[in-house]
Amino acid sequence: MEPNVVNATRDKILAIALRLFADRGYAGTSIQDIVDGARVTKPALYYYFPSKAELYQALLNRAHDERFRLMQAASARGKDLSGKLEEILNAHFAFLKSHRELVGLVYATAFAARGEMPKEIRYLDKCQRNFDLIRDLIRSGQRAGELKRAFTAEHLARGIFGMMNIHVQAELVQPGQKPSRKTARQIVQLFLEGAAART
Amino acid sequence: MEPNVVNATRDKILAIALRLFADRGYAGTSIQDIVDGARVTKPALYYYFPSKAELYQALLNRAHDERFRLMQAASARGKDLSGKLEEILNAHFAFLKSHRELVGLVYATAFAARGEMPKEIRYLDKCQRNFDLIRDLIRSGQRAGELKRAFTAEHLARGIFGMMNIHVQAELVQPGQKPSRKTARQIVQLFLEGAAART
DNA sequence: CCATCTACTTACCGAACGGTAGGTAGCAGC
DNA sequence: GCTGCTACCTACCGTTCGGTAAGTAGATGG
Repeated sequence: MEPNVVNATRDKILAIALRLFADRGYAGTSIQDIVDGARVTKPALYYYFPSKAELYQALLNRAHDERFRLMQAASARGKDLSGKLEEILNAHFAFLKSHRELVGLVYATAFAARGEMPKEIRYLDKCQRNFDLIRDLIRSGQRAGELKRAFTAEHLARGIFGMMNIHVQAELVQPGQKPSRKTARQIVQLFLEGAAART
Repeated sequence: MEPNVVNATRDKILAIALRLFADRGYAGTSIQDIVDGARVTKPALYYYFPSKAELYQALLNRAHDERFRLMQAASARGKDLSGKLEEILNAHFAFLKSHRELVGLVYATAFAARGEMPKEIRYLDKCQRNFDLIRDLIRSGQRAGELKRAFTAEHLARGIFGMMNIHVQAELVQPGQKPSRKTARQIVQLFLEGAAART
């Protein structure tokens, strides 16, 4: 089977698996659950995916690659540093809104205990890639004299990344307030100007 | 059995369970693993804990309660808002250093898929409690005129909480740079003053 | 028609799981 | 000694798990 060929059964399995993995986690989702939902049999699933782990990895890759693509596109849209940061943050929030299950998968995997996932699951380099994009932006901002050099680029990048993350994580853990473009703007503002009142 | 009475077998089970749950996750740790490690039998474990879920909940409660206690003590140590925030952040980092497994358990649980944990596991109110402590501190800072009122207390609290979290999470996911008091100071500084260079 | 391939199928495997039934050793109190 | 309780034990239960062996329907090409 050509890896680029659209395949209805394969896609159906992926779609069902995404929903179930997002809802029940890796261990809590059985192959039987997935094939029941997809209306196929186990060997049919194993025809397309060598193992449960590879099925999960396929979804995880999709989540990370799509997110990275959106981040790059968002950065290109921004006119200046502030605008780029705002666009990137908003892209994250839009991704959360449109692909909540994929985002949930990413965070559940990142924080899962080491032995909870199969050893072959890979995600760290892709997490790092996202962070690096923001850190490089911060670095260029420091070089251009827009951002303080009293902090390392790593520290500043963690600052804004952490502020974005908390909004995503809060929405995942306790749905209620979906972060928006306004949220992104406020985060960038807080990041750049700080919280202390001016005297 | 009196709940306050020290019990060597119960404590041994808890200690082994903590290590295994932190390393393998809830689903990846079997009761058999735990009893093998603790050198007891399954019915002995069930003598002390009604179920696997209750065993996990006992550890989770310990993590959350200890963390909250440290946050309160830290806040009391701080002289002013800045000092309080720094103490609280540093308390978190110290807790991470001394009780890494408990911290891992907290994050793995928070981000786990909803159906991955037994339905009876409770943690949201205790997570919220930690956040509320910081938000109330921020609120009092706003009232005292130290912090901007252009942002809601919720937003500011998420700001600093998110900055702290990213350091904890980075250390959990990719151990290497343990956050310290210096990290806490830098975060508070960044939070209060912002990242933009002054012109 | 036959051979080959793709995309599935039924039926099954051994291992592992959380939890339980029934029991017992040791101790304390009467 | 007997009774009751605590703190465990051996042996077992039914269910579920990821994955596999063997097979087949349908399509295509020679």
